[in-house]
Amino acid sequence: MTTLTDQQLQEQLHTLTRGCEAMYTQQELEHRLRQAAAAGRSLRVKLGMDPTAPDIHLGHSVVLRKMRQFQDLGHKAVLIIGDYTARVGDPSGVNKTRPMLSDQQIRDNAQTYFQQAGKILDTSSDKLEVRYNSEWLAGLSFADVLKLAAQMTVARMMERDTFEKRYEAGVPIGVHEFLYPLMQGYDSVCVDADVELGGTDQTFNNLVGRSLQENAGKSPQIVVIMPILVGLDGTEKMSKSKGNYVGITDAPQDMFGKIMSIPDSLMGNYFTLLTELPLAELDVLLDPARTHPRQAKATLARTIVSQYHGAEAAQAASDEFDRIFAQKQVPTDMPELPVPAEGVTVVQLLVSSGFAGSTSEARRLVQQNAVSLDDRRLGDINELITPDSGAVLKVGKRRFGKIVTK
RNA sequence: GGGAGUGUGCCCGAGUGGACAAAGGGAGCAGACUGUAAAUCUGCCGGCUCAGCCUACGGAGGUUCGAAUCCUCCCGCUCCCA
Repeated sequence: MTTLTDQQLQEQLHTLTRGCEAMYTQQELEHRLRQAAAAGRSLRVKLGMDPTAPDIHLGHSVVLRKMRQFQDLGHKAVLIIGDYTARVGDPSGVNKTRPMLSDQQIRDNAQTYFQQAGKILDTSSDKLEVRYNSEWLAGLSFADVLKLAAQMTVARMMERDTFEKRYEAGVPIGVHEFLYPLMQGYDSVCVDADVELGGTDQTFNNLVGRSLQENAGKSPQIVVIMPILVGLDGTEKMSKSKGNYVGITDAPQDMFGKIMSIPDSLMGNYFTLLTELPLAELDVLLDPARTHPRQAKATLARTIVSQYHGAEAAQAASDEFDRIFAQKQVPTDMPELPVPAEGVTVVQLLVSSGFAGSTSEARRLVQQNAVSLDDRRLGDINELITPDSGAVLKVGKRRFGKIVTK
């Protein structure tokens, strides 16, 4: 049907390779794109999703955004929900056993996932296909599984970095863990994936998919590997459990603030992986001689926030941020802290408002001069706070609350 | 089935009878500095009715004036042999 001109092809590749950690292989992708265009069909781009972690953060968004780029170029996203895997309870990676999930939980999680992923993906039915892998995995017989397992050798399995390291370190590896890559690879066979997306931790699994497809007489999928996004701390990967994440459902203000707190060294990374800004523009933004780093970071934050909340909300968040941190004013919007007419001690208030997790912590905060009421430092843990109108309680640098009568 | 190890606070990790709420590091929190950056310095970092008390070193018992440390049983994990 439509043939891609060389220029179009180059543009597409330019978009698709942005931020990529690795591609197996780019030549194949190039070829497949051309072939598909000629045949008038779109590529089937597969992404597996783990229905145990329904809270999507910017880390997940890296791969989802790549998926979106494929969609925008006319290709079809094939989302695989690993319900079968989740039902078994996949303990891979860490040596903690994950809880088994009920069908209901899996459905709920998947629901949440779609709601959130829908902020990034094109969810129109011609651009998105959703499949549960129990569809084909649940019906496999033991003999089928053996046939599958026979396509892999122990040596090949041990090539996988995490297995090799764990084996050498004496960390247990469950035999079933060898089966997960096969399951995932089999998914690719069953959905006829042209491309599979994944983070670097999925490299091995995705490559197994290639082998299985070949053995099944199909053309092997192209594997597109995205880097793992580093979290707010600048060192560890972004994850919910480490608390160094930005959730895509975070409020604009929170999102903005969190992004402003990343180390400068992370900016380039975030710009490439989380925005569409042209690379040439990034050169200017990331050169301290031409752009003050704080300015660059604010641009980054605004750009990201507007993706999820719109430009207006992003600007508002930016303005509010300046008001609070540059001009040291109080936020326009803050939680109300009800205080009874007879008053409460600071410590009680800190605990009841959730600003401190325990009485001890509240005491410490006061003793460390972290608490102030309308700019007056509170140094006495027994200080009585009465609801005089509109007083603002500030805890640390970024937590505010307005005192109101109960 | 047999043998050898091992299990400490959010994580890593020291501690083998008293001075242990437990060294050290990391993470986190707070203060100073700043751009809610980095680096640096300082303090905190189980709980409480907070100069005191309570709970804690896989679990349950025991020895002892006193146990994370010794004994018994149990549980988990690892390695080696079969």
